[in-house]
Amino acid sequence: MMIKGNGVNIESEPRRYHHGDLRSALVAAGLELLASRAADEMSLREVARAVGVSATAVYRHFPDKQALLFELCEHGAQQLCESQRIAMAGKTPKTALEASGRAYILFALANPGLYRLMMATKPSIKYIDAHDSAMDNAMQLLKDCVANVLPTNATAMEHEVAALHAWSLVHGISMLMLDELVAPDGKVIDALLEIPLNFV
Amino acid sequence: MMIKGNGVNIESEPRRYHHGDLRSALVAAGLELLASRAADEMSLREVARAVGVSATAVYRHFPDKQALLFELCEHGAQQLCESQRIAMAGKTPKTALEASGRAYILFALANPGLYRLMMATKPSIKYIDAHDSAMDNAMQLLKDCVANVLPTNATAMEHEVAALHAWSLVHGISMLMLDELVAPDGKVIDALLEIPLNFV
DNA sequence: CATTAAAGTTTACGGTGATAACATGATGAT
DNA sequence: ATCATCATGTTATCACCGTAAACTTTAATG
Repeated sequence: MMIKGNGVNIESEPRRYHHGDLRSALVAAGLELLASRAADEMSLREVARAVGVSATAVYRHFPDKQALLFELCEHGAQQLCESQRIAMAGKTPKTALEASGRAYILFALANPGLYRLMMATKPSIKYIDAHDSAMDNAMQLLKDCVANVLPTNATAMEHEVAALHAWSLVHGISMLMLDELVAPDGKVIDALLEIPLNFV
Repeated sequence: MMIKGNGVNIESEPRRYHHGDLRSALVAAGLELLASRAADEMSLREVARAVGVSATAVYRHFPDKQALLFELCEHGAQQLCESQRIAMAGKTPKTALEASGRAYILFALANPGLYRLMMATKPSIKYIDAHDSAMDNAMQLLKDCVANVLPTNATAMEHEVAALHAWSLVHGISMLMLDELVAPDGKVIDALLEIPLNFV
């Protein structure tokens, strides 16, 4: 690649007709906007503006708004998955469950718009080709995590209920705190995270 | 009131300039629409159309859309409260807690749009004059319910955590089922409702 | 009755998601 | 090298939304 003119290589050409990688730029801008807005308060035009492109350019890469949002969901699911995996690394089954629960809640609190989009939005967004999506990975991770603390002779129903208990608890408290119905408080979160373990 | 003309008293005058009780008609129409749409998919114009009135007539009774939605929230909170109270009537503390939890979840599943509006919507809607609102009643009901099954020497922190556990559980499972991340299943709900009791 | 205020109406504005028709320029065959 | 093609941009437009302003109708009051 040539260094132009004054040697500064900041890629400051005022505008190029073709963006280069608009698709991922839109996704990045979308994720950024989701940090401050809810998904339904974020307009496509706003995303396009953030990237410096016309409003309808988005439609060259996504059939509609939901398609872009779905893409953001997948990114979120991957992030969530990774956070949990990191938190669990090298822990015993019990402490791993607690750690992944904490990571789950902290992810939700740190990414309000994204988490709400992933979890608390009409299913139209979620179940377009939802198999092989990263969402399923996150759920499988939870189930495995829970399975590891159950006795080996536990029934399938017991597995199901235990997993659902854990998920309901972390999802419930996350949503209550995101919606400001409950004040975020680390101590309370810790106390809640111990409950599934006591019960098992 | 006079019976007119043919004796049919159906109030079928084609149109009157003044509606008579537009405010409550709007609330009723809003509640009805919430049965099939989410709150942000329900437009003010749609509500006005349902009542047969011009779009801007709404603004004679509510300063903006959120104000109408807030009114709907209050109706929902009252209904929820009443459902729980009925379910608890004449039960022992333990069975009362379980019954009110079941009533809570069933209310959520039966009123998706309304429940989501009440609980899973940005706080702007909820905390306008939220004291003396019916929402607080519902929460207090839960806390009392939980307090009744705790040992008398339980600390304030234990009360808080136990109440939050119960709320997180029923809210979490309600939302997961509303968002179709978990299939509604009475057996599973029953199993989950026993957990707070086992723990206590 | 005449006046006034409450409760409706029409009109209008800026913002939105989406479609259609047009413009540009990167790519590959000649 | 030139040129056609076509993906990737653009502008123009539509219907709908929330909301504000100005006008109209009707009920209520002195």
